[in-house]
Amino acid sequence: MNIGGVSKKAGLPPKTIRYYEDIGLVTPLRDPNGYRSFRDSDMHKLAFLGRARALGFSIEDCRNLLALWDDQDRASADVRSIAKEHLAKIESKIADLQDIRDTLSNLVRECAGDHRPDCPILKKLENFSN
Amino acid sequence: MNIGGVSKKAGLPPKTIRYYEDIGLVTPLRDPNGYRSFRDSDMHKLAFLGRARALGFSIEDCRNLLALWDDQDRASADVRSIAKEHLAKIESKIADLQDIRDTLSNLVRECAGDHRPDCPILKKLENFSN
DNA sequence: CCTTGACCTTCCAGTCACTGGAATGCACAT
DNA sequence: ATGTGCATTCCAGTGACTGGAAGGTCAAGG
Repeated sequence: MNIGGVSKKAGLPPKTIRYYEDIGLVTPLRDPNGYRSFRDSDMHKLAFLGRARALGFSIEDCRNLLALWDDQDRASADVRSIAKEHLAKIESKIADLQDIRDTLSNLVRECAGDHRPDCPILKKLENFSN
Repeated sequence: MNIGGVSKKAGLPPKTIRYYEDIGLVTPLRDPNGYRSFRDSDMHKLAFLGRARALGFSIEDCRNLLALWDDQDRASADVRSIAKEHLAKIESKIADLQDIRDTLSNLVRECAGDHRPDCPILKKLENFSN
């Protein structure tokens, strides 16, 4: 299958797929005309990548996950530890964003939003102490 | 004041401050020896930038906020609308991350994490449908 | 006067994960 | 022969820094 078909099936833009080849995540064959020729296994990998990326795994995480995926003897614990680490990062990111949201929504609530030049948001940003 | 002092006071690395000058967010004076010489107003701007960035405002947001800050005739509503827009982005990001976290923590929970090669996380990534 | 060490300067390159665009080639229908 | 729609490569840009090299400046100590 050509890159266009794979792109549609895997839901990834052709550019992204070429990039994944560049960095060695997939290694499709080549037709005599130079076109990339994707096997089913390439398709599978790309679909896997799309899902893992959608879950926010980094490219390096994905590289490790793919290696484990290919490895028949892997321990389930290896995968679990990557996922758990990632989960921890996500939870701390959520907490950070919630803090930011709270601060910001306080600022917005205190702001009249009228035509007066006096703006509490700028005031707070001026000497906000964390 | 030299860049080192400003760096400590504003809590921003010197590199970042130079970068902010590069992109025109601050324009410190220069001493005869070529060193940057920061006025109080520069310090203020940098501290403002540090706080706004910590709240996740983009550099372009910051540029607009600084312009409004400098503008005595600004309407409070202008600032409020930037902040509200930003708030909306943050809330949708939080929601996205919460979805991801839920999916991921399901995967982790279902995973035995033992020595068996059979791993439900990889299984799900293999044919996960959103 | 010389050296040491802590500052400061500029410039170039790298990060991450793509994305856009140009120039070119291939496949197939009209 | 031409048009359309694929495909290819390569170069450059994104955002917001960050790292490092090569060199200039300054105050203190010997």
